[in-house]
Amino acid sequence: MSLAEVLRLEAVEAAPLLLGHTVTTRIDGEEVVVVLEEVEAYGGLDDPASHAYRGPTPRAGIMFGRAGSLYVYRSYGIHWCMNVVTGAEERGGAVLLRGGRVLAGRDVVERRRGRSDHLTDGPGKLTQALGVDGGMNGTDVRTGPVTLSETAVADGQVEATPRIGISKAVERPWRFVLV
DNA sequence: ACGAGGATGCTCT
DNA sequence: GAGCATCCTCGTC
Repeated sequence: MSLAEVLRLEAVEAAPLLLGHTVTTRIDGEEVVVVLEEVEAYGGLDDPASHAYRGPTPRAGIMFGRAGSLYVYRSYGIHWCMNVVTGAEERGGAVLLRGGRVLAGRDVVERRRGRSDHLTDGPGKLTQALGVDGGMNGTDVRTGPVTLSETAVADGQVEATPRIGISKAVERPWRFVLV
């Protein structure tokens, strides 16, 4: 399935299909490529755990925007987390990119992370590794500076588990990992 | 491997 | 003013 087709789906359907796709950034000539291995789906007005639950607020309004938009927000005052908006605009929803494996630019990632282990195994770590911050909020994953591969470059078994770090709708198995 | 605790700033009530 | 879609360090097993 093409990226455009995946982005048209609701977050819960799109999330597992984004696994195996790559995320690429090229910042100041430094390219980093990561294969997605962990994502989570967040819905709209029907998902109490979602930032979009209360409708298009100033922060989460972008979740009701065009599919393919990047939604970057600050987490716990310190970290950045990145999502890809999917589905119909009026529904609201996005896929949180939580983790993956570094395919290219490992030296850049180690420098940005300040360490050589646990480089991209968490949403805050992933954005730091890729050099993503709030300035990229609202950009489109088809034009950059953050781009997704057209198709998956890795495959494997998809497992669904409850989402991490939330306190509402904890029972929904909307976290997807590639094993 | 796992758990506790602190850092930190923004969003929405 | 409460509550976070987190990460790191340091302790214990």
